[in-house]
Amino acid sequence: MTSQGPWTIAEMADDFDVTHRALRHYEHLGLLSPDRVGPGGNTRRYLRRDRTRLSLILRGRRLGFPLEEIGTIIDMYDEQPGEIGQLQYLLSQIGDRRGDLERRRADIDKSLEELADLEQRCRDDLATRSQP
Amino acid sequence: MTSQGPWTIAEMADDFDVTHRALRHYEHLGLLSPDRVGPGGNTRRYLRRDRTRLSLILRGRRLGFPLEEIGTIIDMYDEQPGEIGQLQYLLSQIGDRRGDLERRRADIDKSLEELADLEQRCRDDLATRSQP
DNA sequence: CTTGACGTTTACGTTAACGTAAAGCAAGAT
DNA sequence: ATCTTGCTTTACGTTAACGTAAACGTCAAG
Repeated sequence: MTSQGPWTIAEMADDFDVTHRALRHYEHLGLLSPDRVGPGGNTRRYLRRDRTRLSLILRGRRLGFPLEEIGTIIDMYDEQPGEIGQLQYLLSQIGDRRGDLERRRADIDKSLEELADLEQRCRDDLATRSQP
Repeated sequence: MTSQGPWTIAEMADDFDVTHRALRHYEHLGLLSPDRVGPGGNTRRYLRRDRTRLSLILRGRRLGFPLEEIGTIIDMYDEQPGEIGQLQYLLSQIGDRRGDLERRRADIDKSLEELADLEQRCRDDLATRSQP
């Protein structure tokens, strides 16, 4: 194992390439909740679960999801089993999310196709231009 | 054919489910450029190419790209062949874009996998709960 | 003991992508 | 002739996701 933690805010910022400000912001929105240590208990200490969550946050951000939505999504993952109703609700949420992601992937695939077309035209154009 | 246009701003807004404001905003950013008609030439008239561009804009937006970046992307599509240097630059841009899109798709696929896992756990949980 | 390095909170500033009036022109309907 | 509908511009307001500055605590090192 590389390191089992805990980690300071600086180490987190370094490892994940985000700013301190961003980490505090995510915490402010309830996406992270590192515990506190030191005198006055005002120094953040990040544990493994915080790192797991941060990975999910950043991936969600890369995909363009709003942070609030990211919050509800990753909360699905470490939710207590709860009642049956809750489980079924969770399943429906999962369905929604999958729908969204699949639509996005379709968009991406279409974009990639079009890029391939464009690239082909460029290469053809270059060829015609080299041997006229 | 359904309709060959031209279209008014209201029809555009209707067909693509965006607001007038958004259409004007995209135009302000140079993403659209409908021509003008009427007395004073102040009434927008949208043609087919505007619709093509708008589709691309909206898809880019769904994927979370900033509008400005969307502009440079869709400008790649109807660029004049230009010099060889331009063509090579365009090809490199295409490479960049493809890289970005492929990273995104990887993120999406990972998310979908995790959702599948979560769903499986939910279903198992439901089963255990029904026949204890 | 004071200087840095690192942490904290509070709070105003910034950018993107529009929303939302406000105020006005033009043309068909009543 | 006015009313409604649809279009226009101008301009201030809003939300998200932080940036950035101010002002302060704390601990190890010089």
